[in-house]
Amino acid sequence: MLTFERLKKIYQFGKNLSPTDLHAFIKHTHSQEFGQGEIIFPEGSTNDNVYFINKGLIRIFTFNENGDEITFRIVAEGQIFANADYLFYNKASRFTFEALEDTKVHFISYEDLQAVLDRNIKLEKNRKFALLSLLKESNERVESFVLMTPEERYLSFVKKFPSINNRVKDKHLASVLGITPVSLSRIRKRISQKQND
Amino acid sequence: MLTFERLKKIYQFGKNLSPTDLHAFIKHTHSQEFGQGEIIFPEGSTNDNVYFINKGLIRIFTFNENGDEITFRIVAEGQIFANADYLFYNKASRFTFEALEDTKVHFISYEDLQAVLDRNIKLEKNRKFALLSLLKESNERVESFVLMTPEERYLSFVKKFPSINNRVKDKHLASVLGITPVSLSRIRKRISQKQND
DNA sequence: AGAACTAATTAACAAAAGATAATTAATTAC
DNA sequence: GTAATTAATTATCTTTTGTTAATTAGTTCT
Repeated sequence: MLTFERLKKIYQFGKNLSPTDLHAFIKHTHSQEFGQGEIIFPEGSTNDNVYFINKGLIRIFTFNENGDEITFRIVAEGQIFANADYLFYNKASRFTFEALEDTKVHFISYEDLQAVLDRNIKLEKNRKFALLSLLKESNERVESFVLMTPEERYLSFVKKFPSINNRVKDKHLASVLGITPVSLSRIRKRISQKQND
Repeated sequence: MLTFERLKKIYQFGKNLSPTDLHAFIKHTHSQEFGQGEIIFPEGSTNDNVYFINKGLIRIFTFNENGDEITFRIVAEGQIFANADYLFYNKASRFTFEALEDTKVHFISYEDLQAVLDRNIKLEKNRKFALLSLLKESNERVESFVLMTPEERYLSFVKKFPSINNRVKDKHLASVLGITPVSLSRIRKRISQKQND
């Protein structure tokens, strides 16, 4: 139960919730641990869970037409992820979800989530915090593509997520930034040259 | 009142709502019309309304460090927009909101929206449709940046919004796609050359 | 209709990015 | 600890984009 402390803080879950309300939710959730490199669910999956990362790091990736891996998103502790292809469009996942570190998640099936929230108005009212958190993150990413150069986007990403360089391979980070690993390497070089002026 | 028919369809507002519930919402909304070129609210604004476009088209733009206009988003009939800087972060808007066509909107202040939804559980439950719709749109845009080349992104945008070429200036479309107008012009040329093969 | 203004295209060049391969660094496996 | 593997950097070359300016096309205003 204690594992939801971070969730409460970040998504304001529990802000207006009594321990009873919170428990109504938590009792429908499950926990699971994945070792580094383990697949949480693969491309083609119709997994319908909504996951919350308690500890660890995952990446969501697919392959482009050349067969190269493209990492679409990296999700760390305190964040939510789900099979968007299935939950948004009722389609099989185009992406594979992989644990990059030993990762502990909490999850609830969308069906159960909906049922619990239908029964508890306080929980339903808290739903917006989770959705807004996802919307903010997504919107900030769109901004980084429209308003910034790749170099600025890289710097901004590192600033927002300082431990990224130790935790995520450059090639994965590169595709999250919409560039190639070679280009990321050159950007890093350019930045370090600027600092030596 | 009829003006909400589109909203009902698109956001499933009213799917589970009685006319009474719907009316509870609608009576707190206001309508407004903007002529082509009119500013809905400017950079620096703390406008806190949530807008629904009934008819017309708007663009959300700012200026980069060189003083060039950057159009961040184009919003057409059936879609929602709001002052994200203010509603998400309680900051003054970095963007100006301008009507690109004669535009009719419905809006409700966030305060009123929250109050109405607090009082009506059916409306609160419908909130997710609006938020999910925004999240889907934003997520699809991130995908278009991570998974596609600018050329593919352009083609995909036109496919999703076929009237765009008649309704939006290329220079505005270009920055929505994260490229310069010159580059968009070249992309169009390349595409038309391919078609002549 | 013509003038004035704005948008889109084209040209020319510089800068950055993609692709591929070679090299170096780092990690993993035995 | 060394070999094998994988990741990151560097090099080379091609393609694309950005920048600026000139030209052409299209709009708007009177």
